[in-house]
Amino acid sequence: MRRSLDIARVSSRDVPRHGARGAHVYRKLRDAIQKGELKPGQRIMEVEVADWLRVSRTPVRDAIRRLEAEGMLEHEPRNGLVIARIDRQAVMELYVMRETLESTAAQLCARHASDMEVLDLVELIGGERRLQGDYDALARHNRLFHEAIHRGAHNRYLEKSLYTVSDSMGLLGESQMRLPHRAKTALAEHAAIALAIQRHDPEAAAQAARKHVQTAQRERLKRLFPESAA
Amino acid sequence: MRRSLDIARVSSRDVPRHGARGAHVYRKLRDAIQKGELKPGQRIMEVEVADWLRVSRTPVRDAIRRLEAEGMLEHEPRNGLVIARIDRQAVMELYVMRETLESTAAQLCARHASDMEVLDLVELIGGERRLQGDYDALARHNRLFHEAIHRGAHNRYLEKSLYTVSDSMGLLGESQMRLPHRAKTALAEHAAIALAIQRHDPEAAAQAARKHVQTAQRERLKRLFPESAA
DNA sequence: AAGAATTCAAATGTATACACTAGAATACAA
DNA sequence: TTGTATTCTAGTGTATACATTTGAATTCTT
Repeated sequence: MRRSLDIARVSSRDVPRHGARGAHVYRKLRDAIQKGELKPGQRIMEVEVADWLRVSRTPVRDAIRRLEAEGMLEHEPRNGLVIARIDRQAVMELYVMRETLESTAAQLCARHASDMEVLDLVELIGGERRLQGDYDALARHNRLFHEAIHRGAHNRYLEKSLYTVSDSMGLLGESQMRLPHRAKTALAEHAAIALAIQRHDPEAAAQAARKHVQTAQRERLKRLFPESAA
Repeated sequence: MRRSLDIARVSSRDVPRHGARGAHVYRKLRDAIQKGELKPGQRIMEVEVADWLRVSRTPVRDAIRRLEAEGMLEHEPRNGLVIARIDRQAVMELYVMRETLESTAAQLCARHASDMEVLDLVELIGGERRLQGDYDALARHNRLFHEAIHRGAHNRYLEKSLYTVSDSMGLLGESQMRLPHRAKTALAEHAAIALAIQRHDPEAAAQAARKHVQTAQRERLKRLFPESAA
């Protein structure tokens, strides 16, 4: 069979109205990548996607160009367009970048966040505590928590950079929050970051965020490359 | 006259061969923006650009989508697509981001750069010293120097982020290197960064880069907003 | 059978026609 | 005049036909 995207075809009335198809394709592709329905290295073809979502190639191209610029898709030499692969080296680079950006975000958040934003963060910590055990919800909640910090930094360039880094992290597979022991330590780390922000202590916030990313990286490497004696 | 892009139309044989028109449009638009031929706030229309470069709207759309994702173009509420405007707040955010990324790049460069790469940097400093007085060349050279550091960091995510930040800086107008006193202090700052990298001292390199960006920011603000008592 | 030349077809690049929308301009009413 | 309804139109969104490239399959040659 030629149409090999093994994702259920959308029904005809799911085709969005004029003026929103490009964005629709973009969202659908992003979701499919995040959910792991499309895996790194898998080839993406315009016609296939167009057929899947029942639109023409034009809005598909728009979406693809955007995902390409954001690093989710890339051209492989003799293989065409594929979901970005992340090798070991790239994982290291990604976490270094994340450490820099997340610590900067936490630092700026401690400096600039409004009372409302701080309150929001504190409540998110409470929510996270209540959700312990529900790993699906925790994974979603984790993203909310980090996004709250990114917003609180009040720096649109930083926020955008963090957005694409987060997306690239999604290519690494399931959220680490699904691992019971990781969820527990993450909660403590999150609380430390939130506390430092609440105290408006930029250095402590940056340091806590840096620690958090480093721990996450260690855990991730253990899962991704269990062979190497890390 | 309807076609208002007051840039000389390209001659017909400048139209690139099949398979390179999208990239061609992208480059042309980027250059025009960097050179200041297209100014922040100016509206960009697909047909106009297509007419200017003698291609159809399709490759123009591709290029526009990319520039949009990179932040060089943005949709304004009731005005359509325009060259990104950078207000005072955005300038501050941009320099904060640049400080973070440049210092990280210098730090990583001090840690990871090969002997060849270090040598390259040292020679670039020599070249910069010889170019004192030639402000056109200095502006170009400045970009080369910074790009060498970005490459030397060996982190593709960082490099990409720095690339888009540098482009956004281009929207602020002419390079500061055209100001005699700025060119001179910049040389000293560049030398300090290069020296720290040569000594493989990450902390010193990061600190020197941070200083460099902060000085550049102060000078830039003086030029952009001379009224405010900064 | 191994290799070179040729043909073929799938996929992307490009051009273009048509669809839709929103703002401008016009006509109309009070 | 002022406000409101209507039409018009420039511009973008979308679909589709055609062009070109490239890798794979096929045939031919030795």
